[in-house]
Amino acid sequence: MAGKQQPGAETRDRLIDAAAETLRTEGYAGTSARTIAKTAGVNSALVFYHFGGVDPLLLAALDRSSEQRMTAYREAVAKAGNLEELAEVATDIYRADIEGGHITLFTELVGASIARPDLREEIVKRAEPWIEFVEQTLDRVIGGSPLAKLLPPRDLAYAAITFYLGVNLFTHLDADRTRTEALFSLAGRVAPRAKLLTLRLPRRRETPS
Amino acid sequence: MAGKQQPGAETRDRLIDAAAETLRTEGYAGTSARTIAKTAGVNSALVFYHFGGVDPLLLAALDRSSEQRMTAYREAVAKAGNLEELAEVATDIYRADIEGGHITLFTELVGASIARPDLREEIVKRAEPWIEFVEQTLDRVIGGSPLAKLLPPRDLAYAAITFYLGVNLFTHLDADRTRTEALFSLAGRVAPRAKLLTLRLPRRRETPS
Amino acid sequence: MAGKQQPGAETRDRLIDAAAETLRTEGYAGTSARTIAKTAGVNSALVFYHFGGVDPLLLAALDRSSEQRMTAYREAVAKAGNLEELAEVATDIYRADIEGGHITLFTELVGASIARPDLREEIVKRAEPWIEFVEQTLDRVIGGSPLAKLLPPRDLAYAAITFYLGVNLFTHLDADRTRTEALFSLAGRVAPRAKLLTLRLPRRRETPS
Amino acid sequence: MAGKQQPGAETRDRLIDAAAETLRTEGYAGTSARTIAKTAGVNSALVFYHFGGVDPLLLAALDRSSEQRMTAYREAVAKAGNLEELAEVATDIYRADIEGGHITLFTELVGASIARPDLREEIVKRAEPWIEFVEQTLDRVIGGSPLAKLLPPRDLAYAAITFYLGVNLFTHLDADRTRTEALFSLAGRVAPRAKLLTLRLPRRRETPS
DNA sequence: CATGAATGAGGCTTCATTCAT
DNA sequence: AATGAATGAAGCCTCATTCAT
Repeated sequence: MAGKQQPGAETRDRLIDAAAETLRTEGYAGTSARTIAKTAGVNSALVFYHFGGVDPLLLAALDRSSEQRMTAYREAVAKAGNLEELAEVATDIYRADIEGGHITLFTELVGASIARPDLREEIVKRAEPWIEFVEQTLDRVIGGSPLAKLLPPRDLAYAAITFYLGVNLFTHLDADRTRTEALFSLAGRVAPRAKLLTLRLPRRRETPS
Repeated sequence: MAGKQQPGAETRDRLIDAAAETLRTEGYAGTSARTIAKTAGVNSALVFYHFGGVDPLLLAALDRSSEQRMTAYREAVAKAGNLEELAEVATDIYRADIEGGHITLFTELVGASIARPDLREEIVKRAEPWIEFVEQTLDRVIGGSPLAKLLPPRDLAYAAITFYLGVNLFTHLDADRTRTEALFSLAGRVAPRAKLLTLRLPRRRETPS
Repeated sequence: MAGKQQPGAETRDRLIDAAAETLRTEGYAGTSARTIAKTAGVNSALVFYHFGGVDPLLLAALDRSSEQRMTAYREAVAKAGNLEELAEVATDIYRADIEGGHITLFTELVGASIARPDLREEIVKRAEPWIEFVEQTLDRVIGGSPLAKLLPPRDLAYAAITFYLGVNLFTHLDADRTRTEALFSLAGRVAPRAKLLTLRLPRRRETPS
Repeated sequence: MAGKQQPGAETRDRLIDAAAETLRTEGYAGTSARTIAKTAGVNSALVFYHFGGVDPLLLAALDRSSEQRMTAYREAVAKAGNLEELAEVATDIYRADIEGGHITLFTELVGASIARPDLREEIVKRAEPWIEFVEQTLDRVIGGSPLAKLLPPRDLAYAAITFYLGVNLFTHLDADRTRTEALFSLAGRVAPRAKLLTLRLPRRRETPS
């Protein structure tokens, strides 16, 4: 059954894996055709032969990572029936993505896309499905509720993505993960209370002394 | 008193300005001693003479930017007496920092610090005062209130910084700023309602059908 | 009769055409197995399979072009009965060869042959028939006349070839062809007067003041 | 008096000399920053540091060669008082330029300029002074004479340049220079008779049988 | 304090060429 | 006959860095 896949596929595979690893550990500035190829154990010209350049290869690595995670996360998220549960699942996802370095792929490419219009365009394209995914999930969980009027799923999706990107950078400043965990814990405490936000606001006292 | 500053100060100045500009527009990967020096209109050897290397110069640029903003923001924030006002001021700050590219200095360096322990250490050191600043401000505004028990100022500071970093990357994915503005608007709607989070939570129905 | 030609013939054809085109538009330095194959729409390994290398393929392209033109020019030239008419036909030929890029094939290969003895040898071999052709034509037109004593057909053939090669390079310096046309016009005015060269030269005055 | 010239000047010198030599012996296709630098015995990065690229260096080499020759030829040509003497001087010049490889610099660059608009522009610019030079010389020697009406100096200048370019390529096809010498000899025989071309042409018989 | 020269390494990319299929 | 994969060399160019002036 397994058999031999078409030739070159393994090389492409190794390059994609090596690209992801290099981007994760060396950052965009430290990621070159040579460093990737060395990690993959292949000739660096193959980066151009198979992918046309370093950036396309990095995008391919991002794509592979995204596909795998999207599949897994769709499943994981399907079990969450309310915002509290969703926050828990999301926290697990964040943690896994940080640990696995998946977010780094994304943030490094976003950071690099400043000066590369081509790259930027591709990154933007690849961010869309994630925004959709988060929005749809939120819509399923809180759609129609009073909370959704205050916190529209689409806007919340923006917030989740923003936070997702930010938390990855934040972990770089947080060697022992203590602070990141504090963040997650905070979110876990707030989520079950979110619906309180929809209550009527008591009249506001003018400029409290 | 002022008189002529010490010799070389103007060159240092120009290099620092050029470094900030280059980092903002070209990203870390596109920032070299040469590109900075070209922008500054000076010889690239001066990057090493005055700063000892590219990274130290970039840190100097970050420092200058940080000092200026810290001063300005301390003042701006002092006027905010409650969370709602603070959210407004913060939104203005975020907007200004995005527009002025100040955050980009930070996020690019954080992104680059992955593979550079020396750089990372310096960045971590420079993030501390900002966390302190945000925490103290929050403590002044909500300290002692019930809200502060649910949302401790230090944790909220982490969240603010995380969001601060994330929103910059997010703007790269948001060419027309529509989504970023939606985010800010969401924050503006939620902030005045934050205290509702402290109310007693109605008993939760078991597994909603 | 016609039927299917031997297999691979079409590929060879396309490669030869593509080689000619590439050499014409990109010059020798810009002509590689890859660029040719891309133009031909075939795999670049076929350059080696069918021709053994780039240079042999280029020679094949030169050969095809030469054959076609030699045939056409033999016919065209047959109609010229005197030097004047021959000059006219030759002008048409030069013009056509410049326009069609045929000369460029030749000059680029001659220029490249400096450093490639193998190529040079082949080019020299391929120049011979043209020199013969020009010489024979001139011999037919002016052979036996007094003019042929002053201007031996073989020497004139050298001059024609020299001019032929030079005019192609000259057109590169002459974007609007104005100067090239001036050259042709000059030739047209001189040719009918060539026989005057055979008249007795009046005694020369010593060192004109 | 001689003293030390400014630093770097010697390196530039060596690079220019090496570029000329490499272009002469290896042709444009075989001329790279590396091959030039190796010949010069310097680091190949200096090609870019000093000249910005290979083509600019080659143009610098052409410029140096042109200057030297222009100076020498102005002097040599000044002694020629009539067309016959001029033809002799020109022949010497052609011979010297072929021997010294000076023309090759030019023809190789012209040949390469097909696919390089920037290079082409520069080459065209550098051809102008030579055309001017030849035209002025011819104007001095035959200007005002009847011959100049038939053979305008400017058109003759075009012809001379064309021939100049062509004869260089022709020598590549003429290993032992026999043919090239035959060409020069032909020119030497015709030049003194050129004025005969201005005589009245005997009436032409209609279609000679 | 500032410059320009210099180097060797390494960036991306294309090259000719071979080989298995 | 034709393809795609693969390699190592070499192409151009920029890098950080040092040094003499």
